[in-house]
Amino acid sequence: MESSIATRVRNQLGRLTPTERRPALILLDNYPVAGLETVAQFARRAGVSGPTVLRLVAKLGFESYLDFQQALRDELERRLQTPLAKAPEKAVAAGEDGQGAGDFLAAYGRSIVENVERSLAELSREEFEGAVELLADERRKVLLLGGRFTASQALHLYQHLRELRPGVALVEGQTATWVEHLLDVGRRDVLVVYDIRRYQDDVVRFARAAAGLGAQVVLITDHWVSPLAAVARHVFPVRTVMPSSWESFSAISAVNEALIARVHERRWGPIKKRMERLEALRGQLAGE
Amino acid sequence: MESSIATRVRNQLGRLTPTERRPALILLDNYPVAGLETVAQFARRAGVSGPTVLRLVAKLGFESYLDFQQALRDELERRLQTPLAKAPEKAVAAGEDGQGAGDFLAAYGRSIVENVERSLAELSREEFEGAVELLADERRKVLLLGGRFTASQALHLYQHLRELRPGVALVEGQTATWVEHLLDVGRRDVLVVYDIRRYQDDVVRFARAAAGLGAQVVLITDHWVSPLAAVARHVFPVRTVMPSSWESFSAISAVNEALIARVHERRWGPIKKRMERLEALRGQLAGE
DNA sequence: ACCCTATGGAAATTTTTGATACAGGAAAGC
DNA sequence: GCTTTCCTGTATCAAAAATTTCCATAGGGT
Repeated sequence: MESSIATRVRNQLGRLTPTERRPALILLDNYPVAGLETVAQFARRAGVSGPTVLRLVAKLGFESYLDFQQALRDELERRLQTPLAKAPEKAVAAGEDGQGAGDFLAAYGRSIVENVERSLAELSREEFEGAVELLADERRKVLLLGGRFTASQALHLYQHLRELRPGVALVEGQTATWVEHLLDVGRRDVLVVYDIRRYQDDVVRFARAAAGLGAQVVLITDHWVSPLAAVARHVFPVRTVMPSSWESFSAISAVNEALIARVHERRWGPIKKRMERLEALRGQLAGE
Repeated sequence: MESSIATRVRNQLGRLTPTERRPALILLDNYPVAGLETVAQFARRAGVSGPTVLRLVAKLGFESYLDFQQALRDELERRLQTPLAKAPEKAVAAGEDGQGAGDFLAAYGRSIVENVERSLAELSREEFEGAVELLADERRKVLLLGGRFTASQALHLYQHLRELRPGVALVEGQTATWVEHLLDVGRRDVLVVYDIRRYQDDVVRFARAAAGLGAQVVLITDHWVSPLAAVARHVFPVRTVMPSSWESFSAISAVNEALIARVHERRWGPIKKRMERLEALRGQLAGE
């Protein structure tokens, strides 16, 4: 229940005056360093006066600015000590950074970030734009399909894409029911399929069948590349390998979002109208 | 440019007097928090007098104690901004070369990466380990719930967690059916809920109800923080803001995977057995 | 044994910094 | 349209902190 000071700030955000909110947001943006500076520095950074900063910390429930800073330091100290690898000599031996070695989150995060960076960097711009072109074209229906672990990725893209355009369908549920989706697939239509090792039989078969019907297949796969690459129009190999025995799909998530954002950007006009209508309809439904 | 103040201290360690070495080591042990306190606090912590601390700081090459603190803050800020990236200047350089500002993928990727980095860096180690503790405990049932856009995140965690342990359930489908999940919720059980702005009424109500029944709530939210924070045991504020008008959930994805990987690591023995059984069963099913 | 030097802390001094009172001004209410 | 209330910055003051000065002491060398 002990909430961090950042959380306390966020919870109070509503009760603050507009001017007080400025330093509050600055603090959250540069957490917690901004709060460790002097009042004057902090105030200048936020473009407000000293007393405003002091009123802010008072509203946050601190006796004084010094109390506030002490609380920030205490929190920072607790956060920076690594509770898992309680091996201080390792950190000292690793040495170069003072601490952080042996920090699971930091190490794991570095791997994820590297995967995302490399995946996006290695991604062909032509393939990307090509796929966006397909997804942005409202005359084409779009089918989405994922495997055992990647169903959530398909769902992710589906949740966003269906707000941006009509004619988006998610292939889900029992494998036996999938075939119904093939009924109306034509050569203009698009199938986005997620297939990572171990490449799933039913997914592969479905995608092959769709391709056989003329559908444009966009394949998102790991960098060993699914056999589906043979029938795919656009292939996105992303990095999933981690130092642990587990794989990471954050890079897939990043590719998804890049696609969404780009479609959004490319068709800003119609999409804006569509989203306004969505808002209106939503209001109608809720307003009952 | 000197790499880090910590290394500067280590290099000077030999040239210090015995008494000066005490605060120096204290600083390295509680880096950099000790140095952000007042001279008096720092001195007391190290069991020396104020002037000794000042002489130490002078020997490290700083004009004054305030200079020293400013340098520490600058370093901390830089570090928290790109805590994991090896080469922050690379990103800047990449932004200006060749494909330049027109490279949508590069710019977008940089934003995602920054979100992921900062989210993981700002994440409290205590909260993280606490949540892992809950999720790794097989005696506790785990419920997962996401909102309109975060359902895929809940699904993502669900897909992996159910391989690692029994007693995991995903709250999905029509809102009216959710209530059935509350039937068997007790005070040992855990609810992982994803709630980002605009915080969804039905999700908030469900989580409140679960908390009312004594469930431990783990909340994953954006950095404006869902009102559910009030009833949550562990809160993870994640950065979702992008330069575009669209938000990114890649950081949520990263947090998910960090949780999964850590549970995996913590309970490696039983999980390994469980996954072997899963393989065997899968073979049986497929083998007809 | 004596002196000399290096070292560290107590106290005094100065600087910086946080806190407060007050006034101008905008927004809200009557 | 006037009053009232609520914000917010300026100017000022008090407190706290950094810095300096100076002296005590310990250890080593002659």
